[in-house]
Amino acid sequence: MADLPGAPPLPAGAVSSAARGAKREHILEAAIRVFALHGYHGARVSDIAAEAGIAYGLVYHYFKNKEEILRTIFDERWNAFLRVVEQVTQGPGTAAEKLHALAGLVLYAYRRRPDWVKVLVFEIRRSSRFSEPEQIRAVGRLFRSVECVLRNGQEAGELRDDIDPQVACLAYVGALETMITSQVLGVMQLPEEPDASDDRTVRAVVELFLGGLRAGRAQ
Amino acid sequence: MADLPGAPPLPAGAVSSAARGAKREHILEAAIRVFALHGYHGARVSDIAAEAGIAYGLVYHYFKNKEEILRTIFDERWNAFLRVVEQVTQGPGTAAEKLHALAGLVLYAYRRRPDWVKVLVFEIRRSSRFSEPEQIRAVGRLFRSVECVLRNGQEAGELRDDIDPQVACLAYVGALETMITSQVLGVMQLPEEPDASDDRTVRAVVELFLGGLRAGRAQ
Amino acid sequence: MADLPGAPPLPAGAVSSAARGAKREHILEAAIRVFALHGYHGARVSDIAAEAGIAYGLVYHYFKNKEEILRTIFDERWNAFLRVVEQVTQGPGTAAEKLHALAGLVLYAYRRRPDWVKVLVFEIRRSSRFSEPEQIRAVGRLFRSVECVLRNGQEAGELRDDIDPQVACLAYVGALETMITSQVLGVMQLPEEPDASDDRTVRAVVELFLGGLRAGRAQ
Amino acid sequence: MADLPGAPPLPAGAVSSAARGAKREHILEAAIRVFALHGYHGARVSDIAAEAGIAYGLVYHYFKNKEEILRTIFDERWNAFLRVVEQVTQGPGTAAEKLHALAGLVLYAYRRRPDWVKVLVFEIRRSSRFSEPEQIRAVGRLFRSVECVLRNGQEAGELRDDIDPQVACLAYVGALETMITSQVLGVMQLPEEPDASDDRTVRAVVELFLGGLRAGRAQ
DNA sequence: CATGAATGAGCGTTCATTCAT
DNA sequence: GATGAATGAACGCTCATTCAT
Repeated sequence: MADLPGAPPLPAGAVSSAARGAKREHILEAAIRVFALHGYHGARVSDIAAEAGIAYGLVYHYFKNKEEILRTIFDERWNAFLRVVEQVTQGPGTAAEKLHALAGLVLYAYRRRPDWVKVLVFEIRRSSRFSEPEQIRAVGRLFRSVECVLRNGQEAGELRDDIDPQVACLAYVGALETMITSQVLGVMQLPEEPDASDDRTVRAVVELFLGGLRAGRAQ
Repeated sequence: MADLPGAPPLPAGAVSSAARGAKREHILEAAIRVFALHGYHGARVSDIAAEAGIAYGLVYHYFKNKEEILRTIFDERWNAFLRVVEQVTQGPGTAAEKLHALAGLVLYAYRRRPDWVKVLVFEIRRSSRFSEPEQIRAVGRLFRSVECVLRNGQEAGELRDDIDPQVACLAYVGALETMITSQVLGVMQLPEEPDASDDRTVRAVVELFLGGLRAGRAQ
Repeated sequence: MADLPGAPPLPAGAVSSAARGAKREHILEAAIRVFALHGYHGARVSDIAAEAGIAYGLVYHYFKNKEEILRTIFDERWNAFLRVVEQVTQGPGTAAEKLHALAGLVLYAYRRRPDWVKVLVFEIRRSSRFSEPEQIRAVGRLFRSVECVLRNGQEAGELRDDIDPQVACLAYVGALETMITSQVLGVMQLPEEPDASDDRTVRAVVELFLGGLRAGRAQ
Repeated sequence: MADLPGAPPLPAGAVSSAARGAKREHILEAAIRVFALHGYHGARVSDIAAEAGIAYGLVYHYFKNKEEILRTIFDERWNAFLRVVEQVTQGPGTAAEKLHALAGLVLYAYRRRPDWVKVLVFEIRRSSRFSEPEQIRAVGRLFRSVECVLRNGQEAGELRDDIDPQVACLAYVGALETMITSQVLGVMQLPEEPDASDDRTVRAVVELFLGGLRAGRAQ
């Protein structure tokens, strides 16, 4: 996710020994592709190794076991994603602008890196291992970020304050996640958007959440 | 799901030979509990049998294999759920009332049968077999139902018609699903509601979607 | 094999209680068909019951277990066959006539009751349980019968006496068995014979064994 | 079967990577012993592994499954046997000499490698998979070889031409197979022969088939 | 670093057999 | 007698993980 817009460079030291780090990264990317294709349980360590073009024993030089691969993907990718999110939510701008940016971030990420998103959303958030407190907390950080945007918007008088920001942030994140999910599964086809900056879906979601569905208003 | 509000009775013949049907149902309920606890992959057939209090060989008298158990749960429970949903969406009432009823249905179902909901939301949608067209279509039916409510509301002039009903229905369903998910995972604690008829969360979600978040409106 | 030519009636008492005996026989015949089709190991008790049109639990009222079914088939059918064989070998006639009759018996039996022959030749003689002394002895009786024919022919000056009758009887029985086997497997197609009394194959085999292959003789 | 008389060396490359090939061969030989002892169905994969002195999981590194082990034994051993057979049948010599050599080959093979012969004759020809066309054809090759010897003998005027060579070849092969079978099962005890080159049984069989049993001839 | 042979716990599934009705 | 639900031992196979080279 380093190449997502606005992603800060990884902190020095996260990658020690250029070569080792490169190979490790190579395995992770192979694992993401395989997890996205077959799911965590359906992916064999040998599949990952084959996808990475290495002997499967070598995987164990870089990762303790299969689960650590998944956890590493989550840690690195999710945290990178969170950093971008927090850059947006803690930056300048109105709540509306931030909600817009968030929606763009999420939908754009899926367009750019569908495998990453599939793994983060399907394999990790829905995996049984996800119940681990550390991962719960990591996801909580996303909700907290969005909640914070909403709460600040309320305090600034920009957003109405009679709606529980917790409920609203869950709704917003859930809405975005389902946009992605429906694309992944092909349940519903949203219009293809060649360019995220001109993303009608993003604008529709934001306007939906800001303006509401009720008719008879200044739109 | 026969006991969810408004669930129509199962058609006669759905259960052949009362005793056999009862035992089959017994195994399904045990499977739901085990799947909810350990996940589909983490559940052993012997766990299901133990939970049902029978020899595990007997499971194979009632189901071809482990996967058929999951598929049966999906078929029966999801379709029962859909029937209730469609009763609501195709019945009388304004779009607002129907959205309210839908939210109540979803959140109430989780409160009443958390295991069922966990399995339907987590285990089936996650399972690799979920990609099968039949199951995709079954989920699509839910979206179609909600979309229909929105479209009718727009045509009746009740809802604004400048928001794509497809996007809105994805958002609505996703919002509700995430309410549940966050409860399941404990990511965020919504207030405990002792009684679904007085469900502040339901009202918050509906008002969020109808009225929007933007301030400075007649609320 | 009661209906093979010359088969003596079963001794009274072999079938007790007409009804019970009939059902038992019915199961045996079903078992023969199933064993012939799928082999002993590939045949399930439930297959046999289904073929017989009864509940599979009932099989155990008539037979101790699956193996006893096979053993019973062997005992009854093989002994019936042996009785016919011994009728021939111990009856009047030259050795040549008896060899001819034996060949006809074997090849005709396969034409009439291929399933019986398949089971006797493939499933029993080749089953690992066949090593049991009792069954070895039963098969030995066949060899002994043929050996006796040959030995008597030698003593009568009808057959040359410089060939070990043991070797010759093995060769003769083996030749006949392979005729059958090649038919069953379709390895080699012998000409279809509509009528056993005019069986060129039988005559060829007999002439082969009596006259030998060497050329330059009065034929 | 490489060590049977006249067996040609395996083509280079048949064994890739000396070590891997050796271990594979080691498993095959263990499997032959176990199959010969318990039969294919009675042999557990773990028995084979134990006999080979390896972990049973390793069996699956070398063979797809249990059946592939049997098929491999058949493919390799039977084809090696056929090569020797065809060397004899297509080489120089009279038909009588070739029939003699064939009998020696078969009976000697059993003396040398009883387990191989047991598996080839009992486990493979008996197995349900044996019906597969490929295996039928492989067995057909043996018959064809013998048939060819007989036909050539007839054309050369060495053998009488009024006996169908197909019938005669079935009889000859069947006779030899039954010699073996009776030895395996102990139905009949042929005299122990310390040395195949002086094999009275071989000479008896050949003289039986060439000279016939009828008395009163120049012998 | 790199390889892939080796290990063995674990699980799904089959099916002969028993037994309550 | 007749049924088929119930039992559970047995076994094939997978695959994460280790380790010698």
